[in-house]
Amino acid sequence: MSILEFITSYNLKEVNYPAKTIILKEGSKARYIYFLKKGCLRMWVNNNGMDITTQFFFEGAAIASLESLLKDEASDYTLETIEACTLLVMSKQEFLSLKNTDQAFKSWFDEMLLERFYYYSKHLLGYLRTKPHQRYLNLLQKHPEILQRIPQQFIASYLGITPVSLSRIRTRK
Amino acid sequence: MSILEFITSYNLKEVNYPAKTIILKEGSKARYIYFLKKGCLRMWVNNNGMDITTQFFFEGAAIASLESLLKDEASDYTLETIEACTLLVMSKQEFLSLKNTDQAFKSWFDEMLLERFYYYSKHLLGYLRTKPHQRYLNLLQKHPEILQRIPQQFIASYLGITPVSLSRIRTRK
DNA sequence: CTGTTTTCTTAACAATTGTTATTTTATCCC
DNA sequence: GGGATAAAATAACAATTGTTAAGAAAACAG
Repeated sequence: MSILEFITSYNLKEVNYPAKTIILKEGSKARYIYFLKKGCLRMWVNNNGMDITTQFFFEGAAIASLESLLKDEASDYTLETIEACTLLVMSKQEFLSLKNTDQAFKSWFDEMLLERFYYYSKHLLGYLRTKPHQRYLNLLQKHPEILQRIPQQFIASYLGITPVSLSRIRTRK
Repeated sequence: MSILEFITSYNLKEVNYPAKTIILKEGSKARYIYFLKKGCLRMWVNNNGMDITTQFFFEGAAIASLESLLKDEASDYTLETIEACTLLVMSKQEFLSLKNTDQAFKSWFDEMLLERFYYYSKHLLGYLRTKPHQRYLNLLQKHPEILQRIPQQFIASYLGITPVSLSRIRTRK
């Protein structure tokens, strides 16, 4: 069962945001966890005025700054829509309460955390193992949908390079 | 309470390994989780014959290829002692059983997984945010003990560069 | 549809890292 | 301690990426 079907039973409020809407700003604390029905978002950090995208989210994803939500710390990350999005919203209180009382929800969350852990671990490995050019080719092979759907500047920082360098790599391919 | 005190109550077997002992080999499945009493280890992956160190473990750490332990998959990583080590050994069965039945152990594990998640997330951010030279300076500032205790070749791959480049960076500092 | 703004491409040059090989230094083992 | 082995430093050159700037293409708004 997908998280979207699963989460239906919790009767969450649905919201719509246009493209380029910031739903969580770096430096503030997470008050919600979101479930993405339609659209896509990115998570990014500021780095000397330039932003660096660390993750993309597509339909079916659970979206939150987990550190901020779980540790009640200011988020290192900003969450921003790329396309217009339809989201289901769950408050932090409800989230924490469900995590403590609802066994099914707790299991879902543990699994989700583990999956994110794998994701980060693999993503990190990609940086250590391969050079930018190869990382681009790997992304092209494994997630061509990302390259189709996401503006190049975001992909560049996600790959750890500048937009100029990505453009060069693409022609060199 | 540290994990080492906590784990005492489980009466685990203690083992000693000399330096450069492989306790889990890439491609095989994890059968144990270890708790490090003394010494240090590294986790690494093979990359075209060169190894890349992804993590260091010091006294008090829980050591396992979590993906392999939890998903019963072949490990992507090798675990190898750097110094001579004293370890407490817990079998996979015991680990899984405790995780299901022992609330204190389950809580400890959830917390540990979360900490590792943060660790990976921060480590990845370091790659995206900074260049090799700066990563070296950051490591020097935040974890000077690593630079004192760990051979340079391992630190180089941990920083995502070659030993030659690290040597250059160090003199340039 | 058209003008504006943003994104992407291209180019030239600088800076950094990778590669290979050699030398120096440190470590290990008998 | 001394010879063997491994690790680190150094040097020269190649390859890649970063930086800056300018122009082309695409997206957006009225």
